[in-house]
Amino acid sequence: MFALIDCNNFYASCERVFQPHLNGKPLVILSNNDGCVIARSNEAKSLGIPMGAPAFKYKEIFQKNNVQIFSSNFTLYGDMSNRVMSIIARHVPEVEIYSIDEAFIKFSGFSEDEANKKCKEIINTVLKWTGIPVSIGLASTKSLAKVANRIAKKNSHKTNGFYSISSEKKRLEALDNIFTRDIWGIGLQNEKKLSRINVKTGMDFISLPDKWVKKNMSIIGLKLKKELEGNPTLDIEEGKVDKKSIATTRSFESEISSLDDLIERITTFSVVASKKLRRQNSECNMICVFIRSNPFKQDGKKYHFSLTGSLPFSTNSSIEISKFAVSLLRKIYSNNKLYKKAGVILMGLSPQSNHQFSMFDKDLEKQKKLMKSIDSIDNKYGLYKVRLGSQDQKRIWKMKRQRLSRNYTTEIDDILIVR
DNA sequence: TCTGGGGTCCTAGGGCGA
DNA sequence: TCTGTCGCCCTAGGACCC
Repeated sequence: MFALIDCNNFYASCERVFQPHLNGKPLVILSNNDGCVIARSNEAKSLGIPMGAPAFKYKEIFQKNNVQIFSSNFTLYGDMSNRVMSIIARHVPEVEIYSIDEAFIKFSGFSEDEANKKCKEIINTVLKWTGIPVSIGLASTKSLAKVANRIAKKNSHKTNGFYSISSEKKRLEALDNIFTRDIWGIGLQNEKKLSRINVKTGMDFISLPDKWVKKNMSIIGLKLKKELEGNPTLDIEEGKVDKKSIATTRSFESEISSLDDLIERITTFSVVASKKLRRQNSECNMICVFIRSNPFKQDGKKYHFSLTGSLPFSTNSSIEISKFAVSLLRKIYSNNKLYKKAGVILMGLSPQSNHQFSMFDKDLEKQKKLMKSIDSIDNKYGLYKVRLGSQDQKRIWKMKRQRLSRNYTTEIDDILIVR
């Protein structure tokens, strides 16, 4: 049996833990640069504010309904997430942390009653110890646990946040009552495909021939169908897995067109990505650089240039990586164009400990020592104190975050004082 | 004026060596 | 030496997730 634990409106709940007067009020969290709505309280959802809504387009609705607006505070959410996950891990041995607010549990060797009891215990303990409400769905496969979780959450007044698809009757009933778009793994494109052949619900989907599903939705679609039929094809993935790619991408405050400006950004993105790479003790041997226009602009042509190149050696040196990234940028750059977003993606990652020596390794030891020194200076005096020559020395790396809450759990000066 | 960022997995198609 | 075929690897792009 698998369970999916999901924190209810996680980011909104984190803000409410420390500002309980916000309970019952509509509340939204905005993305980096205060661009889009990325989380909503139930009250905000019922005002019709959709996920991903551009904040500037909903300004009036926010004002009219006194919607509380927050910039995303990932330091706070990350810390709260760690607390929730560690409570879950105290209760059950097999846990997969799926995202910042979700975890799968596998109940091996538990009776149904024991699993039910454990789930309810987790709901109560997480709420009591962290203030975060969670919902749990229990079923025979991960995909069905997702469906069960949705039922638990949608009908919380009846379910108290817990629902188990414990019989064949319940499974069929659940699939009959879920639209394809709401099933984990069916996105917009697959929904369109399914809709064209009049497949609207989970039940319609599992009635399709395997052959059709495989052909039109790949092996992933077929695995999903098996899961919804009650046959597990996905297992728990425990433990911290090293990332297979590391990306640093950003939209710019305004469009830029000069090569020099882009070189500065790409260098900075390379430095940030390299640091993430060193943090997981990895190296990379492939780099992808992209630059693109503003996709929302009505007039003008839209373009997206990208290039992936292989390094002749593996490295995690900010200097080598940024140099190579800039050489890729020079190849794709075209002048007289306006760019709104760019990024650097590091691929071909391998553990630093397995470094393959190559005749192209340049000053390996020297680079290693230099990166170590840069990292320790940054650790001591603050992130990105040391900059490469091609980075703008005056530019302060800052996002627009006008409505940021305090770091209640990680900054000593931000801790709440109870008088 | 203002529309996020960071991941994973799969497939098709081309290059290339056996 | 030339040609056809097969399978592997790589890459780009698309789909999905949070």
